[in-house]
Amino acid sequence: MTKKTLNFIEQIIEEDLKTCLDKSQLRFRFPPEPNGYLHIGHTKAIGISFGLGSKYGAPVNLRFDDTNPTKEDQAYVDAIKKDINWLGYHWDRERYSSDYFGQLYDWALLMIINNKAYVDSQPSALIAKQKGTPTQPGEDSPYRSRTIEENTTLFKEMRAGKFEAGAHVLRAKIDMQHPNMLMRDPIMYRIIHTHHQRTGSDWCIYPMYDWTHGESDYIEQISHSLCSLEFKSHRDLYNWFKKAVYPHSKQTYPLQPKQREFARLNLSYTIMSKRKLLKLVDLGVVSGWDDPRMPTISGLRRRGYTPNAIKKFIETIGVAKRDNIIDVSLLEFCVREDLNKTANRVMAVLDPIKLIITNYPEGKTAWLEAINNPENMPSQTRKIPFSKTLYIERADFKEEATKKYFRLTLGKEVRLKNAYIIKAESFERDKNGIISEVSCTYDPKSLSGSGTAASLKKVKGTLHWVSLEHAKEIEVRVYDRLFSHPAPDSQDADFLTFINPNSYKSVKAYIEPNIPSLEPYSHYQFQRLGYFSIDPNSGSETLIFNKTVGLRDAWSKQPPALNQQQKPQRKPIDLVKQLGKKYINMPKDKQIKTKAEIQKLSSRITYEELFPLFGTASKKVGTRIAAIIVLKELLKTGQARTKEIEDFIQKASLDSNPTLSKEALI
RNA sequence: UGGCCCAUGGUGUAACUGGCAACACGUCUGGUUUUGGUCCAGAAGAGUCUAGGUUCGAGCCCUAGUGGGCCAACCA
Repeated sequence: MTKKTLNFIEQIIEEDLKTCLDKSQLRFRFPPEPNGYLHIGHTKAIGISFGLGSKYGAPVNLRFDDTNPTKEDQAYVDAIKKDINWLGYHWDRERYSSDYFGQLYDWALLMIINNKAYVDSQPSALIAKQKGTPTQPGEDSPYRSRTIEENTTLFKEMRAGKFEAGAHVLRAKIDMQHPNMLMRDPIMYRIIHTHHQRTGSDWCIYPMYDWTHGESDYIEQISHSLCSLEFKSHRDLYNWFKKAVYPHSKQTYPLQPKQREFARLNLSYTIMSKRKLLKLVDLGVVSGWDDPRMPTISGLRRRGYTPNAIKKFIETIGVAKRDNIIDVSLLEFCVREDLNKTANRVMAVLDPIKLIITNYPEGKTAWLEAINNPENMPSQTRKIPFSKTLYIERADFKEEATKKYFRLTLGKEVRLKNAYIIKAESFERDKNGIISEVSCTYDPKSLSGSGTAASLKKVKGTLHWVSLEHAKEIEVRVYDRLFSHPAPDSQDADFLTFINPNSYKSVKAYIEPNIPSLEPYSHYQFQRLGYFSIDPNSGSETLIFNKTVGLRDAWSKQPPALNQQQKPQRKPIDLVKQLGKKYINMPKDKQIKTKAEIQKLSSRITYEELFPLFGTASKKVGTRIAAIIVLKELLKTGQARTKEIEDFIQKASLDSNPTLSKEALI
């Protein structure tokens, strides 16, 4: 096993293991709210908790945080379970926050008795107003001083269904002046008269997230409760509730869970917010939650992504507390890496033109051998039919072209993959002037693998093809990124304005007739084109393929990666520092050039900018040399003050570094 | 009365209790190749947000600043 450094969460766990925790006490949890589909962002959280579970041999619970019946649905529960299973993770216990409604209620009663909670009967707008703002303290509710008896009675009546929604809430009694707004008497229960998918009509008061989540962790004896950064400020509350309940239940639940937070995943060119994703579905921008352009697990699955690729991706991006936007190219790299090893190669033509081999016998069909996957058991082969008339890719023929074009041009030779070397002789255009067919001749002795001298001949290009008569017609769905903006999620502007209008295209294509598997989700590499997988909605009549991702392509460049093209303009002063650093180690002749460069930059630098670079401030020799050079220039233009300069130069000339002192003296 | 979190190549993450800033993606060369793929070899690209301090030595510790993020649902 290679030595890998621990991320900050693993470090915390190791520390706990050393000081206060036995390995057998380790337990994690993944707590989705069943109000939508899982997306690639959740995969990070899943990967962290389940990854930790397998690393330490600790159980991981799947807990549905179902405390808001107005937004949740059993269908989401099912979809979430399906997705986690598909990813290949196994949870220990399947739990629901609603399993704990009874316990939570008892504890809440206890809180009231201990004068740590009270019933507030104000409308929500008033309560919100009294909360103050981040910069202004809140004020106490007039109901804050209700007696314990009154609170107990009221809360019991709330639970019994005596009140309309909104009439009362139960609040924790903490501190309305607290700098952390979450601590300003947070609401613990509200009244909701809605059928709950699991508890039915047993309850009409429902606990809020903060009250529920920590105590659910506590009941399940989760050792480390991992969530994303935006819950950081909830940690105070999490701990407050835990402390309030602990004295009453430490016999049953000895271990106090620990909440820690990590930065959530953001992907360039995609949105992650469930709300926005739902909007795409509702507006019909996409065909559904499992549209192959969606960043949902189900979308990715349908697109042809594999669990291994997604896991590898999650492993690669790491875990930290810094806001991040990960380039989609990394995700794409991970699928290619996986599929390259696992997907069978096959030939398909997406934009066909006819290729007629004039010297090939009419009506003859030859069955040629082709390797299924050169990366994995290359001995496995299949037969593909070859005949006089083929389809090749439109982009693979040009009447004439530059020498950087390796494909078919008039009079030039290329190889047909797994078949013969051909030479283009002529072509025809249709009435619109578009090339409709190409005629060529073939060298009968050049068959792939035949071992003849002609077959070993090197040609620059190799084309994929299908036999027109034998090929099967298929539908291929080609996808591009859904958004044209690198960070559509972070924009205040309506994210819908960044939708890429060309993110989906369906084409009629042709594929070799006997492909190894017709099962939905079968993965293929269409040679020279990319990876494709069979859509689950394929009928037996017409096969539908989804393009997962293209091959890495040095010929027709992809759009540049995030920010690569817009390298920010370096500030002249920083540039000078950098040049200075290089300057010391340069050969003399180069120094002259660099010095000139620095001198030139000095016109864009002010004395004030430069000032911090000398004196004792900068201990870096290169920086100081650069500073001297600029200084001398500024002296010429009268921008610098002489006294300080003399000071500095004198100091510099005394420096033990010869290059520096010399520069100062010149 | 504001509180808390974060800052290292284009991107993401490392750098053990301070000791030559590394790895992956991306980019660029070259080689192999019957996929302009894969594979192999190599290169460019950061002196660690800024300024001080401590130290023989700071990305790491301290102070101040700057920049970014989170927090004012009876959502989670």
